Amino acid sequence: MSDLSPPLLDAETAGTEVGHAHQDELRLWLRLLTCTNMIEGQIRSRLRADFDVTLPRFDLMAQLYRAADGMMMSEVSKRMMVSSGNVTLIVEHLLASGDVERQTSAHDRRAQLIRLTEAGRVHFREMASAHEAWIAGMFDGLTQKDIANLMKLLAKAKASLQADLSQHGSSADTPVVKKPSSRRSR
Amino acid sequence: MSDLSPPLLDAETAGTEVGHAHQDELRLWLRLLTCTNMIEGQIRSRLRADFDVTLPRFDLMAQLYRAADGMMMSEVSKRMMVSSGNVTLIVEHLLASGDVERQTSAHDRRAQLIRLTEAGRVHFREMASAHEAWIAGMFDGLTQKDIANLMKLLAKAKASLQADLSQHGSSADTPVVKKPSSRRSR
DNA sequence: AAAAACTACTTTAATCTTAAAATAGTTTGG
DNA sequence: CCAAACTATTTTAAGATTAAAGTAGTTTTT
Repeated sequence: MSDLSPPLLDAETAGTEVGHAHQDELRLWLRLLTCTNMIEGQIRSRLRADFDVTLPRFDLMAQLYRAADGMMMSEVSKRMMVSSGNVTLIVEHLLASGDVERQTSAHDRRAQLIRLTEAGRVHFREMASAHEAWIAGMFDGLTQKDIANLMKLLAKAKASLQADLSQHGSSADTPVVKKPSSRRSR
Repeated sequence: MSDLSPPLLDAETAGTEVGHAHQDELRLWLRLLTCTNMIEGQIRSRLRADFDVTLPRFDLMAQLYRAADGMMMSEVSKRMMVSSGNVTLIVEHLLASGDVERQTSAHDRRAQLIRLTEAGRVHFREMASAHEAWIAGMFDGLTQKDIANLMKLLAKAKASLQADLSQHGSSADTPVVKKPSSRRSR
């Protein structure tokens, strides 16, 4: 076991004020972060506990599940927004577990087509179904109206973020979302 | 440069329906994730670009900033909810950059007290100030009322999550938040 | 005061991620 | 057709994170 046994303390207990101008925005960000981390952490550990699978592998399987004819490595890399080197590694694990199969493209001998095996499809459906139930359970305390409101406000926030992002750095091919791996889907 | 140049595609464009029962919750989760990832990615890359500092180091400095008298390694570990092994490594980098100093506790020769150097305090203040401005900019498209509503709904979501969490796994010392490193603060 | 339990920290190993360099195959301009 | 440029992927190296094991010092129990 690790020596890590954190208290229920969460981000918002913190808050080092250096300036006071934009406290609310800061607090909002921290709360957003807390919620996301709680959910992501749960999904991650339940996937591991119940299915012995990592989140990146689940995400990749989700991508393939929707593409019955399979996908090129590069396509997967683009969709998951992770490097191709990373895709290579994840695919290797999934090949080993028999969830994925790989074949060289007929047209382009550089390109590799990967797709879920039949076992992989079955396996993914089980996981996806559990995953959906977990999330429903986590949001059980919200009404449908709460959920709708949250969706609306987060859409607005996202628009605001995109507006801000487009002003900054993104000069050319800068990865705009940056560390967006854990994309889940489903 | 990396070979990664992701399109503006984001999580919500995805969505592999395996069941249809709890679509809304799933979509809410994906949107939450997208927003968090966008913000976190921006903070991460701006910290690196503008101050040549990683997020964990910034987080650790934030913890120390609030503790004028310094803190034990274990205390930092608990607060950041990362393993002590991880803290050791991060502190080593901050020692090298001169932002942090370390001394053995007088009472307990196993324990190490770490604290920001004067240079570290100055350095942190600059970063924290920029950080606050970045976040304010990102939420610029929201009204104060939007922010207040979001805070309220997210508080409710958090409560729902905590209720769900307490039912699950957390039998004993299971890290309840699980992958809670990036805690930011300020 | 010695054994057992506990606490603080470090070390090691495994996984994941990114970046950069290397390799292999394809397309294009002259 | 051939060299140069481009594209797709793999490989390699470095950093971060987690878990687990190890080390050292302290407290508690008998």
